[in-house]
Amino acid sequence: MTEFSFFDDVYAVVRLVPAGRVTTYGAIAKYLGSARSSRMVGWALNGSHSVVPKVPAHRVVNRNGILSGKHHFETFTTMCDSLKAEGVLVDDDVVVDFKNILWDPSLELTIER
DNA sequence: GCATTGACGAAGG
DNA sequence: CCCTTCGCCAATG
Repeated sequence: MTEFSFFDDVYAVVRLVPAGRVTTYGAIAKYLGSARSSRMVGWALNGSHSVVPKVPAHRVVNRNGILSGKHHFETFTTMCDSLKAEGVLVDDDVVVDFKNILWDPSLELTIER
């Protein structure tokens, strides 16, 4: 049986991120119930290479909107190129209007009162 | 088995 | 406002 854990939750949430939007490690962590486990999110994405379906990790940036994980992709431009391909403007490894395109699961998936 | 690191974030000084 | 420290959990050395 596939052992579901924090990592699997991260993958699931990231796959829910619509194209043209980005999310943050903290947002995912917070959505999972551990706002301070943002490091685990990054760690989980570190293993996303062997996960199927492929996880759009390029839509996950740090809370500054910086492509902090670009170094973990095939090339240093894979992340920004993927984002640009989805309509996300990236300038100097920083997402433009990051706050505007931020897709927070805790907000977008918030249980409507 | 303990110490350090890791694609982070918030809080404290 | 900038820098430092803690927290969080897992993996690696």
